[in-house]
Amino acid sequence: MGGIASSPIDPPRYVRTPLLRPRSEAKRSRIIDAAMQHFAKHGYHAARVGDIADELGIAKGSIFQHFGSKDGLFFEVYKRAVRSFSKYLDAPAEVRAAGFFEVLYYWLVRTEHLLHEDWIPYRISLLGNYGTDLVLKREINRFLTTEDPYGTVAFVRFGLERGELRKDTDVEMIVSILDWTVERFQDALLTAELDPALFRRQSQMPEKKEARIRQFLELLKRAIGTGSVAGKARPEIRKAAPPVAARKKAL
Amino acid sequence: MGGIASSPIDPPRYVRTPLLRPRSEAKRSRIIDAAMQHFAKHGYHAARVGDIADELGIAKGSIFQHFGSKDGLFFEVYKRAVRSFSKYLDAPAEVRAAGFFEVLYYWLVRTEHLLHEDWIPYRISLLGNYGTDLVLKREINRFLTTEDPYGTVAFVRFGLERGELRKDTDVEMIVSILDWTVERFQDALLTAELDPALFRRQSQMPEKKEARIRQFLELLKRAIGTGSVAGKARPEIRKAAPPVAARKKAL
DNA sequence: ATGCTTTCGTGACTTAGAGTCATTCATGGG
DNA sequence: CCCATGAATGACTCTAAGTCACGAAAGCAT
Repeated sequence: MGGIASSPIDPPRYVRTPLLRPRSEAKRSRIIDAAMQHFAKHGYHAARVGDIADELGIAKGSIFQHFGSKDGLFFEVYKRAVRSFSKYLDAPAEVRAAGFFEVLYYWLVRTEHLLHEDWIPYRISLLGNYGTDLVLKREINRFLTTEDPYGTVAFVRFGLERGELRKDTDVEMIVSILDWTVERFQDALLTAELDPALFRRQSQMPEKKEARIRQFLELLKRAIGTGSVAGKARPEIRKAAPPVAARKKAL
Repeated sequence: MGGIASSPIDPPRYVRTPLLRPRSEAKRSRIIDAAMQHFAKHGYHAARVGDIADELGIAKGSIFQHFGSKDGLFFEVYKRAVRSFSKYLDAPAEVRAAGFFEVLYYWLVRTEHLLHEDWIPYRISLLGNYGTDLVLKREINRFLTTEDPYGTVAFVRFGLERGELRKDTDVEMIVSILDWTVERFQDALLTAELDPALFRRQSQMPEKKEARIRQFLELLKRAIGTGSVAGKARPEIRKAAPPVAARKKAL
């Protein structure tokens, strides 16, 4: 019985201090920004709190005053990073109109562009997901489930309402599967650290990637989709990649 | 362009020293054992190299001599832990005979028992997957793909040969999907840290878990399976859980 | 055995960096 | 103008990883 779960439910760590701070929010914010750069650039361990303070021209103690610990600081950084991402349903209206799987396709094709435009928050989320500590990880998961920053739940409901997702599978199950696979698929698409041999040898071949994305979607469709195509009839998932149009970044 | 991937392919870190050591392997081994206990009990960061040395009655320097760094030590611990797990096809012959999805079912139902019998290596793998550092994580992934310690590739081939898995999807894709989802499903089943709301409120209800496992398998079956039931005809995935028979642990 | 070489073990030492705290400073409300 | 409260400071502590010069032991010849 000992071991795994230290206690059934333990109190939330890293609570964002008493929640009320009039104008020094500004400073907090500056610290978070600087810290995000450092964490992204050097990773969690190699990033030094002292350096962050130096860069801002403030005392190290000040950072600890605001965030309590390095972990606490990172947690705030993580939240900001993740909140800066688009939600599924932020896809353009015409894409949404084309249905659930088109929206998914839309985002998968764009992950790479979005990343290269702005790799810092992505890197932070990677660190939060894999590169810090299990204790922090628990906190992060709590955050992810309560806040649902990618809007997965709403997205799944959208798919259900359109009759594109099967109603005989629990919503939570669909959400989890979607979260897990999309997250890892994107990670594999993007990073050397996590590439599980799926894209290892062919990272230079965009059309191969395209094919992978298509295949991945077909698979997901079988897993959680109904057979039916919703809304305006479409033969199948789409034959060719659309020209990368209007890629404005949300938020 | 800067950032994410520090370099295309960098030299393997944590190489296991020149590969030849006559009899001090014994000591190495003792250290790894002790370290496994400590890492499992306290987590990566809270485990102290000094403590491990103390427990063994040796000098701390000695550990560094053998493993170079704390990371290096952990990597060895991780490898040992993961290698101690059963491979998919280690399931009993009669289960194998019943087919791919029966094997999967077999292991999912048992994860909990296996864990409680012997939670230490499981905890280590959790730490390796989520709780250390991205640099180490990369090394770990290299290991996982080259060594395939769960025998996923062989298992998928097994499913393909039996005609239970679709041949129109790349093998790597199937392997990846399987690895990702099963890993996370198990994690969710077992740990508070990673539970993505799937089992959160109902961890005390075994029959609910059962239902989840069943649902998860149906979903996977649709995703990567052919419709056909291989071998001896079976109506569907199975109506009731078999009594937990012969649960001998492999390796 | 006796040297000679190579590996192993040691523990005192260095170093880095997180976290603390008594004191000083700012600021806004009366 | 003055005091109370919160913010900022930087010198300090402390912990734990990592180093290294030296001594001990273990091969391995002759």
